[in-house]
Amino acid sequence: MLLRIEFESDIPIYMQIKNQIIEGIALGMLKEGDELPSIRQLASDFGINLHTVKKAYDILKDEGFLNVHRRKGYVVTKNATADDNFIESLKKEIHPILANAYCRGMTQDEILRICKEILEQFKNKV
Amino acid sequence: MLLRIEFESDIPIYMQIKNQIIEGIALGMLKEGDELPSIRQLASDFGINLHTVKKAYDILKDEGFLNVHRRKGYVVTKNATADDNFIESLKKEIHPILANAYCRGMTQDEILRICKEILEQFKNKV
Amino acid sequence: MLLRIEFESDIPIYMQIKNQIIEGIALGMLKEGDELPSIRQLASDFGINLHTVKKAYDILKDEGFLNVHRRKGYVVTKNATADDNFIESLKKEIHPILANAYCRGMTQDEILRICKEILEQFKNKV
Amino acid sequence: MLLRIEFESDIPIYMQIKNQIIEGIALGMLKEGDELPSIRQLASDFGINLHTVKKAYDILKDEGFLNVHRRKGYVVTKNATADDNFIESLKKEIHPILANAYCRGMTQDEILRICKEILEQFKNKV
DNA sequence: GTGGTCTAGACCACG
DNA sequence: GTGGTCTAGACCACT
Repeated sequence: MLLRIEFESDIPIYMQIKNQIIEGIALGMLKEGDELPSIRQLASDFGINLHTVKKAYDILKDEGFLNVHRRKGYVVTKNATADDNFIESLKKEIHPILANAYCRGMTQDEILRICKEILEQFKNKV
Repeated sequence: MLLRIEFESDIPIYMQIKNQIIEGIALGMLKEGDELPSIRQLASDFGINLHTVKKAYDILKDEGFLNVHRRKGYVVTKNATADDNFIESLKKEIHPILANAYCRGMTQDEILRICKEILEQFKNKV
Repeated sequence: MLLRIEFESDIPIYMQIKNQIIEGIALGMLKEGDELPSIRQLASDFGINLHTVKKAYDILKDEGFLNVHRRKGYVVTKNATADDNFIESLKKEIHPILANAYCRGMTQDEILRICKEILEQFKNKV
Repeated sequence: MLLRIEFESDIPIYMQIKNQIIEGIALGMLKEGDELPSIRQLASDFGINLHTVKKAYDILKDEGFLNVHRRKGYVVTKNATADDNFIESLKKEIHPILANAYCRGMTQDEILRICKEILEQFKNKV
């Protein structure tokens, strides 16, 4: 799987890594059990610091997307669940985004179509 | 309209204000032409810094949700549009969020239902 | 509240800080709403690095013992709960410790008495 | 007796081996005089390093749970005692664990019941 | 080789 | 002033 880091983005690097790995899982490019590049490897590949990579990996571990295998390093797992807390935070997170789109004149259908398009990419991939 | 600020959220206060005003417009609680509380007023109501409120208002002005009226202060307007740039950024913003939900085992329908629920609140309100 | 760091201990410094703050809460020395010393303050007080302190604070935040207030910094909260996951990890954690004590000839009563002594210190303090 | 190694645990493998052997003694599955599998044997059974197994065995020997017999290899013994040093370290070890449980709202009785449940498994087994 | 911990020091965002 | 992010580089534990 290929990561792409935008250094000029206002999204922190560790967050870009985190997001892209989750997207990689959603798109089926990363399967349960897959080993990720080592912290140092990824850091040197992108010319970033190993702590930055570690932060991304650790968050993913906390959230249940990764495990640390004592020999293999970080490995894709699937412990993350959509519990009530998550659903709540999900709503809270997309609420302002959808409100913004709606205020700009997009219709409910247009917005839902975009969501659906994105979700279709994930279908049967996880 | 009533604002609610969470000082212990990881979302900056100016962003909370910005989001809630947009949500207020989406929900029909703020109509075109409505005057917002003055920067001083809002800042003192919540015990926050003037700069914080001004930053929120200025962003909303830049995005076309507010206008500055010489006497009335900040006034709700509706110049914000969903141009290609916005659509692009919208997709980029929700992509990782939807991926996360999908990876946690939510189905396409479940996710879309949540989006729809939110959007229904806005219906016929703008 | 006073922290004591043992630099020669094989327990990582961030873990010592984490443990002592939890103990401080258990002993009633830290109450909900109390503000902790700032990361930089604590780091300089003990001559340790601010990242070390931050790591301790961040773990406590993740576990629900602290919140970050945008003006006050890290603040004691009480969101940590003893859910099934915690109970499970608790059992897994003390199992080998109790087994060790038992193998060394301590009786059930002796071991339980020590546990009780410790717990009595916490009574009516949280 | 059967060992179970979790490669994705944050507990080092040598520590898992050490703990499980002590637990085996506490549970009566390992009696004084029993011979443990050879280092080579155990290492190859689990696909782990010889050093890892040896480290676990050596610690157990240092603590008085094992003896090295010239022909039989590592043999269970019962020289480990609960001296003051041990009691002290025991208290220090469980103190933060019990504090954590208490802070999460568990009562003294609930916590003691869990300890007792564990200890009951060991009863009349050593 | 892997990750885990810690340091020293920088710049930025926020309020 | 607060915390958040990132860097560069060190040493250690584990396997």
